[in-house]
Amino acid sequence: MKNVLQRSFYDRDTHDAAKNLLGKVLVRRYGKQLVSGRISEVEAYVGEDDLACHASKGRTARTDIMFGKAGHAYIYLIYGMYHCFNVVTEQEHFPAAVLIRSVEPLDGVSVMQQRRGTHQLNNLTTGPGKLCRALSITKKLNGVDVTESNEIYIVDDGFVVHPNHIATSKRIGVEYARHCTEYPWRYYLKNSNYLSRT
DNA sequence: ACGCTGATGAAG
DNA sequence: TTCATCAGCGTT
Repeated sequence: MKNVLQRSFYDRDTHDAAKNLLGKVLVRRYGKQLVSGRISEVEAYVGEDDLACHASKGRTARTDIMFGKAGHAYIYLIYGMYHCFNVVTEQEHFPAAVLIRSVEPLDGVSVMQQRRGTHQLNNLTTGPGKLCRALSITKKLNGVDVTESNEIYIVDDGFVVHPNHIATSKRIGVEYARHCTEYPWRYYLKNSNYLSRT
């Protein structure tokens, strides 16, 4: 594997890491299969004061990973049926992560189509639950170090994202988070055809 | 607009 | 031990 993002990429301000994850390639290997997608939409979840962040409940069995070292996968089950994939950011003991919300399919499209039960490219991986199903990401990978793993990692393949092409908005699905719902902590590629529905 | 689905954390 | 809630999705 080439140009795998290392811990220093994640061990910094979550918003910087989030914006810089746009355009990078999320790779998932299992057995002989390799599937991947270019990240087009992310959200930042930052600290115990962020009421949308799971860590606002404190350090629990579930959120423990987020308090740990940057570069580890934080994966949870939502609504009983879907997984969400995050990468932990910032210094140890400060809970924060970037949620990967959407990617553009690259390698292994036919496998993803099979797993998702659709052929439409712009519906394969355009949502946090959809991309986890397409890439076969489950809680088995929770806590995995994505800077060391052969099963899941993120690569810089040289794709250039111009700062003008990054847009921001409120985060999706966090209406319960009082004043924190308004934070413009969703980042996406403005001209992408691979975004989750708003 | 709604139902699916089960882990999670808070309440008792 | 129960209960309400939930960083989503597909169908209506």
